[in-house]
Amino acid sequence: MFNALADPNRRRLLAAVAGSPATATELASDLPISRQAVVKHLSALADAGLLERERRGREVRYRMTPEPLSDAVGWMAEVGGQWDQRLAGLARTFGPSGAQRGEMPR
Amino acid sequence: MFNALADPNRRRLLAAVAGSPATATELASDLPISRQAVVKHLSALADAGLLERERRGREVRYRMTPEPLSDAVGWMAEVGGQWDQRLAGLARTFGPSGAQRGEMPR
DNA sequence: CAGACGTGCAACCTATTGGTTGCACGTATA
DNA sequence: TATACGTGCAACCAATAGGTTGCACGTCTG
Repeated sequence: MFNALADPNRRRLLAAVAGSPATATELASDLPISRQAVVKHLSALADAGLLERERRGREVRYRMTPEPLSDAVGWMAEVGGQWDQRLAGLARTFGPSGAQRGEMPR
Repeated sequence: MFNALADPNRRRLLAAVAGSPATATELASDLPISRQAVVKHLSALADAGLLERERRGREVRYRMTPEPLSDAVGWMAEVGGQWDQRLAGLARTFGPSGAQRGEMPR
């Protein structure tokens, strides 16, 4: 998951798809890399659960699924909570490891 | 920064240091990798601004500095805000301070 | 039907990464 | 002073990642 966000191009792609769903070919025209590279990146994001493939006719449209981001925020809040006031507050909303509702950490 | 968190060992190290400051040699004894590998990981975390070196006599103690985590949370809130209710709330607390985003939504 | 277009698959190349080992250097301490 | 201990530096290695190109396949459309 963090691995998926580690690459700058991947973050750009995620931000773009977050704006509005798009296909690999479309996204490739906005980046200085080939379509195949974009496909690989999108696959990585999809493997991390951040994207969802949606076939429509002969094209494949990618849509965002932000749940993993919440998990990541939860982890960061847990790790940094005792050092940062704002992060500490988050630990209540975003529980550790995918807790959906207001589970209390610790 | 996300790159620094991409590696599992690095996340474990950060969590450990978050618990209480420690030296590379200490941390290495808790992991199945060599001290040198730990040093490299700690350097990566330090380069990302997540850790701070603190020399004390002949040893070097690492301490956490969680500011970059807030930036990361800010980025995630911005990207996932329109899709996730909880993330949307964060965008107010953790502004786009320093966090660079790919594109503005349409 | 024929062709254009979007996609999937595979091979391949290079740079980076996570890991190791060996050794030199400075700082405590017996 | 002699020695142990924590650290820094460098070389090295195997695996992975990001990227490319080429081609085959399915699906629209004139």
